[in-house]
Amino acid sequence: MDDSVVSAQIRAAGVKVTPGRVRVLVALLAAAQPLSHADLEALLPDADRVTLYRVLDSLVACGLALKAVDPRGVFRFSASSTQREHSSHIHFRCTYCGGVFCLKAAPPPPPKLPRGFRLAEVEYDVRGVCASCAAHT
Amino acid sequence: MDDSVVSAQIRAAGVKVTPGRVRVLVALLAAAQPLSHADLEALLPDADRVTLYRVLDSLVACGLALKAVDPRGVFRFSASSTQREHSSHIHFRCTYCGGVFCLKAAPPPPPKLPRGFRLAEVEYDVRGVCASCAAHT
DNA sequence: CATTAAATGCAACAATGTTGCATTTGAAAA
DNA sequence: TTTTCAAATGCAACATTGTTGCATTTAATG
Repeated sequence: MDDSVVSAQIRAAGVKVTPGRVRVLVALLAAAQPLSHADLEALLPDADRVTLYRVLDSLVACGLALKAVDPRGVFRFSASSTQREHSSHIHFRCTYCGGVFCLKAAPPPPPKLPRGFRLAEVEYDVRGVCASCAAHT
Repeated sequence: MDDSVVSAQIRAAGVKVTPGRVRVLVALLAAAQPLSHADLEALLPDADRVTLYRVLDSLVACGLALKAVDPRGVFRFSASSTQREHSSHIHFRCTYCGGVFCLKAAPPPPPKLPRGFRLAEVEYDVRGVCASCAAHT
């Protein structure tokens, strides 16, 4: 995704266009899965830690990004426009290298819930060892 | 729940019966909602912080407690009935109260993996708002 | 260009969770 | 009952994740 397009999206969202916001949103748009603060720090080594938290919060506040907790209790961020692409995947997480792989198979249909329960999201995570890590051990 | 009953449950789970485990499990059984580490520290002021983490982990490891992440990214623990087997259930996690509910439905079969990938475990988590939290809001 | 509210960078702090290690203890064996 | 030892504990230190205060810089507007 082009920087100028991303800048326009940020401007359209009603907040200032800053280099930090552009770089973070570009990274989120390019990411295959939601990124943690630590992921983004690694991708953008020059960014200030606190500014990064604030940039992420501002993107969430203006609707350009989504914030969720992962099973480890860490916040992960995704660009709003890419969220839908990954809601219909199964993710395979390699417990050795930490990599996340999108499997082709469609996730199973959501189960029936007891009366009064409201469904928000379904997560189907498969864990194990990926092919390259399996080959190394 | 009586201490001696709780002690028996702990013994039956195959781990040592210690005062810490008994007190923590009694607290979890008496709690209306899943408790965070901070909640338990407040309930058991004499307990050592690190020991409390380890007691909770051991109860989870032997199946007596369930561990979930609340919307703030904090782990919450709840007592799980010793009769119930948790490996073949779908879990519903309430994003409001942090509660974990076991659904009756059987989990879906594991998907096909790319060549070389090794499957370790499958997690099928459904998130949303439980009936009592939905009623309150 | 001048103005100003918003954004940034830095330091310090707070909350949550983990690791290493010496000591104590539950419970099984003698 | 006493002995024994792996498991559990208590303590200190550390790690990770996220927040707050404040002085400085900057994006957008007139």
